[in-house]
Amino acid sequence: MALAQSAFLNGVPELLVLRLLRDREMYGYEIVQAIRDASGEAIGFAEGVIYPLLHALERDGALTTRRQTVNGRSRVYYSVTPSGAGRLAALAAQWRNLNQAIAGILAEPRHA
Amino acid sequence: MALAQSAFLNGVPELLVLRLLRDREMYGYEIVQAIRDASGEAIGFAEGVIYPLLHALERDGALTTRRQTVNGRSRVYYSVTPSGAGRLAALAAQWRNLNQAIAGILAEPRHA
DNA sequence: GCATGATACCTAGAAACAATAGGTATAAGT
DNA sequence: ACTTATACCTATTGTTTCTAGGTATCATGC
Repeated sequence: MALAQSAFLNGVPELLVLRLLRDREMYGYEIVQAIRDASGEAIGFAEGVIYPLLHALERDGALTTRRQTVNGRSRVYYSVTPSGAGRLAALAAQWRNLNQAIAGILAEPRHA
Repeated sequence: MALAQSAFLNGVPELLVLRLLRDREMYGYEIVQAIRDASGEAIGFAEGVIYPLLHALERDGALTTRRQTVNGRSRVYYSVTPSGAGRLAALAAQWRNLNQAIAGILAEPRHA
């Protein structure tokens, strides 16, 4: 039933994760909060969404990892590979394209 | 595997159908083509996506139907109910909100 | 007269994705 | 001692979309 939260979000987690990681390497827990913060609380993906996604992107060669222990807690830092950068570019272009098409339909009073 | 086509589209069919029907009543087959045309071929939902959606929206009271035969072919015209109009308003607002958040993240060089 | 393509409706089954709801473990604060 | 925050993880469920069919009428070309 939870319709409200799930609407429109397909593929968005991947796009945002790649975009954030393009600026600097981050670890999973950090990414979860970064999305919340950067979106002004408008978007909030749970850890159960982000972690599997990071693993999939690593498996696909879009991300690489580096393990580091800080204050007794183990962190897994992710970086975007060249392949991942290409993927980001493609997804961002797709997003803009789709978005423009939708915006057009929402705005126009059809051949009024 | 067909990743490219399915990306980002969650909830979009419903949003577009409601938006198009707000301007004037249309029948299913017409809607399929209207989306294709209005989006400049950027978006193309198959009949298998649109028809079940129309049925669901009718079941939910967002649309009403009127049957008419034209040139020996039976058409089912859909109109937006007040409830459907409210739903459209809510979805459109959600879309704009989400879109703004994403655009912000895509654009900013994070606290550079 | 027959085949093809366009019009117009429909549904069942599969696939993709996100959401939920857990689980483990360390550190810090009360 | 207990709770909260940090930091990782996965299995199951649920929603939605996609694929791939199916039926029938009408118009066109051969």
